[in-house]
Amino acid sequence: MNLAVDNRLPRYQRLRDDLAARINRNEWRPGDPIPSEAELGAHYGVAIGTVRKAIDQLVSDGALERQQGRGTFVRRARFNSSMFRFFRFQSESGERRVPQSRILRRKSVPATSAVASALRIAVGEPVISLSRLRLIDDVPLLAEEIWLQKSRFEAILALATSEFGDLLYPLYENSCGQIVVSADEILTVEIATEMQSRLLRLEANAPLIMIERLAFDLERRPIEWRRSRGPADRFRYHAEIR
Amino acid sequence: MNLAVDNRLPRYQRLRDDLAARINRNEWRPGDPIPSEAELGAHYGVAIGTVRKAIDQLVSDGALERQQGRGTFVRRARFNSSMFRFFRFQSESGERRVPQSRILRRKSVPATSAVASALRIAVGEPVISLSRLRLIDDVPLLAEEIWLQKSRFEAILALATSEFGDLLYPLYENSCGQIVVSADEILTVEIATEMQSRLLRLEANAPLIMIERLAFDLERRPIEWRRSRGPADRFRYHAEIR
DNA sequence: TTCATCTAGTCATCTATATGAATTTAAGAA
DNA sequence: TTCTTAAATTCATATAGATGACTAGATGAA
Repeated sequence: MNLAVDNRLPRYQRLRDDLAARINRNEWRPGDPIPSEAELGAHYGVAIGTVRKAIDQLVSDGALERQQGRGTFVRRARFNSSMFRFFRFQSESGERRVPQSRILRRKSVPATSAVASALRIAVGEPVISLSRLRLIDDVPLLAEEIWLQKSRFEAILALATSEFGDLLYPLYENSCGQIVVSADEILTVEIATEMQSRLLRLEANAPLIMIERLAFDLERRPIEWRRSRGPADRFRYHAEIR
Repeated sequence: MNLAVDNRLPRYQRLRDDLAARINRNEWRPGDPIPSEAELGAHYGVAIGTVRKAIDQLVSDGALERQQGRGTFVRRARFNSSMFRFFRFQSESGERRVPQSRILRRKSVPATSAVASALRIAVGEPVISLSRLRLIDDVPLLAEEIWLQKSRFEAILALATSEFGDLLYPLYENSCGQIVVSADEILTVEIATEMQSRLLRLEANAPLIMIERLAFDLERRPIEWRRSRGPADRFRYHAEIR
């Protein structure tokens, strides 16, 4: 097996990219072990140290996880505390609870120019548009609009929206094999439109926080674009800068 | 030279911690090269691969930077785009400019319980309290309250506040040898008090964004606590989640 | 002086190997 | 069967050394 692509890049980089592509291509399912370091080394014709360096990167990208003595596994969607990795909108008291999730609308539409430019596809390409309301103790917390490339997320059109569950990223992994590993968010404040204030049960012209998120797979291609809006007075957002 | 501390930890970890402590202790100034990998290996009695693994961590922590062919250097405060690493409050148009900075007040006070608990020191310990206004084109953008451990930041009491410049972290590095490498931020929305609205030239009861930041050194000890408030309608915050 | 070349020092990449730690599997004993 | 033990497998740590790329400084030629 050879690692072509770009011979100017070091081997561990090309190997990392090749493994990333194989994971994205669902050659192994989440939870499955990838071949052992020795096997990969033999297969690609590189030393184990080089394999480890490539795997190191994918581990720190969150795509793989190692277990000493067992093997290296494709990360599976976790339902423990780390599921909040991407949920930074905390409840008023500061503790983090899984908000309920209610899908209001799901449809397949052609990409508008804004959606196309965010997802880096052509205008008019088919995308899946979701509208979702997230609540804690039945009080609306966030109104979300979500856009997905149809070609990658075809599978969620077949599911009943009632079976989506409260978190989308595990659904993306389990049903569509799409792993979100990083995201960019931009936060701004706006004034609620009449429709928004009705949906979130606010008085007219209440200030809203708008969170615009672009989520990437491990090849850093954008796979989801979303806009979440919530009442500013209940807003509490935590970020770590490094 | 030996690496005691905790023999259960791997050598590259103990080496990383020892180097981190030496950097924090200002054994080398920002911009200075640390000894070469070969020298460090000989000095600590470990292989170069182990030295590189320790340095790798400090580089990804932002404490060191490598330059192939030249050496490995203690990171110095940069005045290029990366100075925005910790300045996430963008101007209205989205481009990032260095805001002017005006120190309104500087005094040495005993730590209140809130300050002490944030900085993890005892109540009543002496801290330096700064009050600062940041402006773009002479329009107030942020009002900041900042608390620093006095023992670490003694040096900035000797400086004229007019010589602080527009950014504090370079000042911390150059005058006090304190390097900020990571931070936690919590964002909330509040209503401006009368004093705040006067300071920021807003109408009464205008919504404010409050950014509470705890900044850490490379041994992950808190060294600065600050609260920044700015008009919500000019707010634009960018975060990367990984 | 100016420019090109050489050389030594440094980090970057890569290989090869050895030992330890954690886990799984299989064989064997009760 | 059930439990214990041993072996095999896998990742984790560490060493040693080779080659390449880049930099800075010295040398020498024009």
